[in-house]
Amino acid sequence: MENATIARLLTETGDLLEISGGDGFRIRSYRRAAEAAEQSTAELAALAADTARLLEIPGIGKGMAANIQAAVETGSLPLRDELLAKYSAGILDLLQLPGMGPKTVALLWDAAQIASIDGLAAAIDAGRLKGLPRMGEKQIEKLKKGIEDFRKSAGRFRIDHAEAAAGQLVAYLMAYPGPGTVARVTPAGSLRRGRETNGDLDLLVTGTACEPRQTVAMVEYVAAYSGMRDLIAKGENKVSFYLQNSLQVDVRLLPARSFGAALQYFTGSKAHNVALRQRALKLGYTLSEWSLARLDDESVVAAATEEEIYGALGLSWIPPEMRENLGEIEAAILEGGGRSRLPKLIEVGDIRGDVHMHTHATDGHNSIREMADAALARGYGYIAITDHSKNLAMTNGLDEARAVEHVRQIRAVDREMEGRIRVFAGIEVDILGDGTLDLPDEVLAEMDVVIASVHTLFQQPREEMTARVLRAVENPYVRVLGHPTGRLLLKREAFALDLPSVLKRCAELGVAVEHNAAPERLDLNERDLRLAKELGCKVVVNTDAHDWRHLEKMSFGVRQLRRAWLTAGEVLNTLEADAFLAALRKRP
DNA sequence: GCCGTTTTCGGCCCGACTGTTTTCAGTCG
Repeated sequence: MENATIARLLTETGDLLEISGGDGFRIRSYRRAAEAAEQSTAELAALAADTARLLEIPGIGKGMAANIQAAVETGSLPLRDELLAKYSAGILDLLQLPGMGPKTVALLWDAAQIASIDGLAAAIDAGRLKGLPRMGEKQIEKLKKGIEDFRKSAGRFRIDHAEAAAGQLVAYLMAYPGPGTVARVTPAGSLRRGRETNGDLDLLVTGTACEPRQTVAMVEYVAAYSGMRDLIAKGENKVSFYLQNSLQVDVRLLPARSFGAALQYFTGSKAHNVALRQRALKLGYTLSEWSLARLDDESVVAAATEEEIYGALGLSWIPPEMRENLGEIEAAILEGGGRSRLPKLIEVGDIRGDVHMHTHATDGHNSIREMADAALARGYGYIAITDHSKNLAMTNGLDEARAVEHVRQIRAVDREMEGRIRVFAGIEVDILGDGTLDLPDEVLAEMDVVIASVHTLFQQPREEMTARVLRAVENPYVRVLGHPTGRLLLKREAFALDLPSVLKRCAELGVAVEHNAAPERLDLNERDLRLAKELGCKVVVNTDAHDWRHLEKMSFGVRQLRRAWLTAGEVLNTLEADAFLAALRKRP
């Protein structure tokens, strides 16, 4: 059992406890234990037998150790099962609706036995919510909208969740003991294209175990995967199933000679494939998931690799992130000298620094030094420490005095690192409701990197929000606009904002716009990134790490930049430290 | 339910907003 699964069980128990009106501090200890499980570098399932080792983890006491042991042994927690039996499994979904907390869920249950999204929708339609305490017209409208959004996002999974599931499956498939061998397992579909969310997972497998009429044993092996919840279908060369979290997976077994054609076909997108097949027809070929073949005599022209297929169609190989039929096929046409107009997309290896991260001074988990060491280990030349400002009380945000003291500490760590990595002093300053900033200019003047972000009052009308953000970026010390639209994937829509006007102004002022690489944000989204590129905005890509382990999430952000066709030259933090600072400060 | 003790009980992060009130409960970050 994964640490993440244990964490989910603990969190759900905490939520259920809260709905049932349990003690607040007891609830918090479930959440703390969940966080500890999530953050732990040790595999808890392997540790479970050793109670003493579990007790060493802060936040894990006798009760939580027993819970973890029960989770590993039975797949659930007794208290969770007991509470779920009292309500229903769907009750946890209700908490996902905005404005819906445990008290309201409890109210809906007590007053109307509502225990699922569907039940709530039915109750609203039947007018059964009218007259309940705190259920005015506005509240009911808000719930309706929430249900609509929930249903829209149902069945989608964030890229980091899909990738984690794919990683486990790839490891399992690569460990196939025979008969025959597995040479390669490749995720295809929207995950390979780097889309921010995925509806399902396509895994392509090849090797001698996947040759025609050899697949029986391999199919059985796939069908025995322990992370499976329900088997959907089991054929000669395809197994489909649902994982525990309801993510649908298709595993396809393919002979090596047609692997490239299959990879191309199952990577999509549909629109890209349609356009590619049209091009094939025009050139006298037909393209299928099995091969690129001549129309006249059906002889195979290319099939084993994608490069051969694109090449035979007079195209250079197209990076999967670009395959959306947004002009990439035209740009890939090979001209004289075997070159095409495809841009050379940015890669993770181009990133030289990460300039948005938090430490335990506010809501991060690590010290300045620990973040610097982790960034150094990634090969970065610099980072900026950008903790929250005081308006975010819950994060213990920095006031004037603490911010200045924090700068002093950051400078001290910078000296300690002796040039192996530069540690810039920064702040993620809150943009207040009226567009003023949460700290005075004298304090901001101490910083190398000032990121301004909206964290409150998401409901402001569009004009007000636009004026607010425009006012903030006018501040001469602000050099980066942080997560510009405030969205949380599958959870919260972007706030209302005239983004084109904001981006235009940022370009004029030389204020960089952030692409926040945290996979729950990926903000700006790919379409807005294309707009930022068109408008000539400076772009920085940051992880917003709250833990040194989050620094690796840079890859999720870089994939969105690639989907927007950005090159290394268009992203500021591909520059070395001094050049980065100079470019950040430069005004047009 | 965890933790740290002045060792077995008391403390554990909080400020602002919203929609519903008619003085505040619930949610959010």
